[in-house]
Amino acid sequence: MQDGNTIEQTGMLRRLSPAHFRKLVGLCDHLRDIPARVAVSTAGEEIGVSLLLLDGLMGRHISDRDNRRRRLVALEVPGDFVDLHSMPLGRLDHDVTAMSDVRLAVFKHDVLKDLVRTDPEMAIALWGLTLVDAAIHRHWAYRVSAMRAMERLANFICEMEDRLALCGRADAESYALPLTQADLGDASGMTAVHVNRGLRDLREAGCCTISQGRVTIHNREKLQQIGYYQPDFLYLHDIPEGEDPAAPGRAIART
Amino acid sequence: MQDGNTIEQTGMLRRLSPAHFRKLVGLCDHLRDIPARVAVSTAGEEIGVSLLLLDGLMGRHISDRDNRRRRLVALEVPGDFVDLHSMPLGRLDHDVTAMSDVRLAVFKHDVLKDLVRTDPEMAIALWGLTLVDAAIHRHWAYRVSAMRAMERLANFICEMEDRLALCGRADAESYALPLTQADLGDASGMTAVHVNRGLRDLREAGCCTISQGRVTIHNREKLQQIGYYQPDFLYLHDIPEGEDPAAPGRAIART
DNA sequence: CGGAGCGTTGAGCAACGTCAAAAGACGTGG
DNA sequence: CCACGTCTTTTGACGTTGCTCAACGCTCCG
Repeated sequence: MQDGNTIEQTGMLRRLSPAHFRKLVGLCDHLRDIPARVAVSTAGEEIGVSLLLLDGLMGRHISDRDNRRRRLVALEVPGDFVDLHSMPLGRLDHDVTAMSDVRLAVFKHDVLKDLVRTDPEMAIALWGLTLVDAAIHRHWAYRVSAMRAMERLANFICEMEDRLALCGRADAESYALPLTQADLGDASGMTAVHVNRGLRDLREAGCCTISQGRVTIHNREKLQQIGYYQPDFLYLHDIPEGEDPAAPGRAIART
Repeated sequence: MQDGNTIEQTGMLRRLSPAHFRKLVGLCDHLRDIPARVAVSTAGEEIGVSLLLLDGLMGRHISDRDNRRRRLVALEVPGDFVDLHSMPLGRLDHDVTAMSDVRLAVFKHDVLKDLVRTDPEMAIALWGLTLVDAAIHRHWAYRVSAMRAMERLANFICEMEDRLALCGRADAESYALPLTQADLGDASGMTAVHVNRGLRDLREAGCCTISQGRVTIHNREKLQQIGYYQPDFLYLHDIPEGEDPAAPGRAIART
């Protein structure tokens, strides 16, 4: 977990201007810690707050009505606004769950609504955050629809590296990814057993290893090639230059 | 094609208040007709206008760098703002193509930006449109990741019926869907050959037929059951009641 | 020490892709 | 009007991918 209680401008939050960021942070109602595997909200229920992820991983799941065939449709990293979209929408079409121990900054919808009503530039900036989110959704739909098992895994590992590096959670050749192989299957549209075989293939190809919740990348070029990885969907060019204080020495790929 | 040049408040546009709708329509720069299969914009290029679809179908495609493995990641129906998200983002991560002959209303980004800067409520309303869009993306990711071929097709057919009915393009048991089986495969993550077999299965199960660009539904309950269809992701409850003038006598399922 | 969750591997099977062929639909030019 | 080429739909045969079921070892934790 992160030290201290300050909210740092990292990850997706770097898309906001420093002034917008400070203004937003000032409106945080409180911080909240949630243990791994706990659901924060459920599809369909009324929601009154939005959550900014400060540390850990959160997931968004869709299931059928019997709670079978549960799938990850999004995975949030620190700096992501997990359910900002619940503010205009009021309720959600998916569940929100802590995938690891997480720390959250809680924002009341009333306060956020006041903010966007009085500060149109801020509204556009926050809107933009949800639009990058949508681009990531499209990427997930494409990945699952157009790629094979090993390719999907490679692509997913590349995506998570870029996004975690952007928020200072990745070093030069490894990063923490506290997910089980069943989680990876939920995210990649395959069974845990087949995830296991896919990861073995990637390992034997000399690309990367996953062990004890940590991804180690041995051959990034080959991994990106196998996963047909092109990070355009992350709109990294829109992020101001400058070292992320939490990520010394790790450059973000800019295609 | 639609008669006349008026822009009617139908489909997703019904989420806007009548006042917001009228204000928006007044800002339309011009109308534009585009023939089937023509690309309107390409991934990565700078975009200066957003397009509101008035009639026909438009698709959003992602491909890999060799233009192979092209997939549909979204399909727009009349009343949808095809690329409203290009206004805050500036460029897109996907192509935009006319799937049929289409009529579009063109809005300049400069004008839209002025609008959202001076009218926060309008900004929130337009933001909301892109959020429903994102919910549909999640649904597509879920469908392709959690369902089998026949189920995906059934689910897709149900989705299109609801969305086309909402904009008055569906009658009681059939609607026009000018897509080839290859298109359906692009949208559902399978080959055209397998689409053909899946449609045959649905036909032989007495659910629906697709012929000459028209879907006819013979047993909606069974179709929805096979496709595990639950239209929550469309947020239909947020749409004001009242007969759509273009859709007399066709009720929208409200779960 | 025992149980639960996770990772790993094997064997067999179902779903889906690939390749190929043929027939129908449709527009174009003669 | 017909002949032609092209695109689409349809079907068969066969190969591959990924799922299912099962078993076993490992680690963690009560």
